[in-house]
Amino acid sequence: MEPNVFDPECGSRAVLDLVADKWSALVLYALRGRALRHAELKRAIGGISQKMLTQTLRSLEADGIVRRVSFPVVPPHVEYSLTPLGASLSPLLTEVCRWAEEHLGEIQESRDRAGAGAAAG
Amino acid sequence: MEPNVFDPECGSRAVLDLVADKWSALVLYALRGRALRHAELKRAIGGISQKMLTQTLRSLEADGIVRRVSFPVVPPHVEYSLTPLGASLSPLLTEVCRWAEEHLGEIQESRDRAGAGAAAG
DNA sequence: CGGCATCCCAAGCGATACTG
DNA sequence: CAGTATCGCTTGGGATGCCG
Repeated sequence: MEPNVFDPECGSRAVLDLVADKWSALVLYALRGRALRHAELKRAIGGISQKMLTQTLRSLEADGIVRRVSFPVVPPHVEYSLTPLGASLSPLLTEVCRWAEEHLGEIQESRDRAGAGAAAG
Repeated sequence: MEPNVFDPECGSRAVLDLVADKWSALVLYALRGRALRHAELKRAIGGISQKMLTQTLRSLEADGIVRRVSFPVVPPHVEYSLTPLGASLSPLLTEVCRWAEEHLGEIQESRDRAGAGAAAG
């Protein structure tokens, strides 16, 4: 019995939901190849709130995709980095982010056409 | 000025949100290489409601990723397929779905450890 | 069969205040 | 700096009913 994302009962669906998260892809994109601190991540990812960043990081951490390292100093110093598992996923999501950047123009044209059609109709 | 998904003002962020949608990846995965009817899609994607399927398809259609072809017959016959743009995105999301299926085991182990740790602590 | 409109509960998420 | 807890608005999304 193979895992199957089309089966809502299959755990892989939950994995997909994780990836489909609004912020996960950006966090993994940002962590590509380097560790970042909480505040650095927040600055890197425009528009994310502190709450959502923490929440996303916790979720990714629980899934073994992100590793959290806390240095016992004052002021607190916490670093986040990709685990090997996360490193295997990151390139895929990076590709998706890149695709979004590359095909932005075509999509905006489509949206304009759709909007114009709706307005005209 | 390059499109940049880290910029919340940049349109590519909206594109990413589209991709990050809970159902989009599954729809694009299901439409790989063939056209499907509304009911076929609904059957293929376990757990999706009629409302969400329509909503997802409309969104993908507006963005030029999915093409909708309606045959004027009774009973109605509507087919959905990938546009060239959609075909360029589909492999990326298929990879993500595959990754979810392949690494399900590792992630469940991580979750169990995290759960056990939380329960023990 | 395909799909839109409505209702309504639940989850998402930002803002804020507080802790170490 | 990093993180938790709470509140309240906003959105998501299922269920249902009606129409071509």
